[in-house]
Amino acid sequence: MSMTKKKVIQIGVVSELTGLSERQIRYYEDRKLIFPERSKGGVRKYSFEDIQTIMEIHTKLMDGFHTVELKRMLAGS
Amino acid sequence: MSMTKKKVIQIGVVSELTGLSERQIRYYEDRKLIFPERSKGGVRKYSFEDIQTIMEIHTKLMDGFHTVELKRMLAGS
DNA sequence: CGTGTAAGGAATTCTGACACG
DNA sequence: CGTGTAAGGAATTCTGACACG
Repeated sequence: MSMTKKKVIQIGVVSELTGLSERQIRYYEDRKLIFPERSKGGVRKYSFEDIQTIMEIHTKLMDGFHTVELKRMLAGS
Repeated sequence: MSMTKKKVIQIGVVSELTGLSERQIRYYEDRKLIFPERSKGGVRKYSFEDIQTIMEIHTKLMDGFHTVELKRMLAGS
């Protein structure tokens, strides 16, 4: 597996890199737009690809799309 | 900066990926062989390159080298 | 709908030290 | 020298809920 797909980054770092709040990041998961892994203790782990997706999601939301629509859009990638 | 150099991985994940103990990983830092970044709270963050280096260090140690010698060897990479 | 926040608990990490050999 | 471990504290993350609009 390429490094871009390795789920090794915790939410705090993702928040820093994307500039988004942890609340937003967790919400996108709730909406089935991203699928982080979990440590044994339940801590979320994201990949660099996830970070890319998260930023795309945010951009689309700013454009007026809803999460349900984004789910379809992301399905084709 | 390439993703391989982005310091975003915490010690627990590094431990899992390398199979080494956190104690060993912190010790290599103490010996000036690796240089993780820190979060505001003081939590260590490693890059994929750091993980590569850590595994090389461990291999060399198994070969009988000492950390002081490894410091010189790593300097030329 | 998408996001902010306060709340309490749990997982993770940190440092300095003692131990072994 | 390189690594294990127990100790206490601090940083980070988790969930479920209330709020707004």
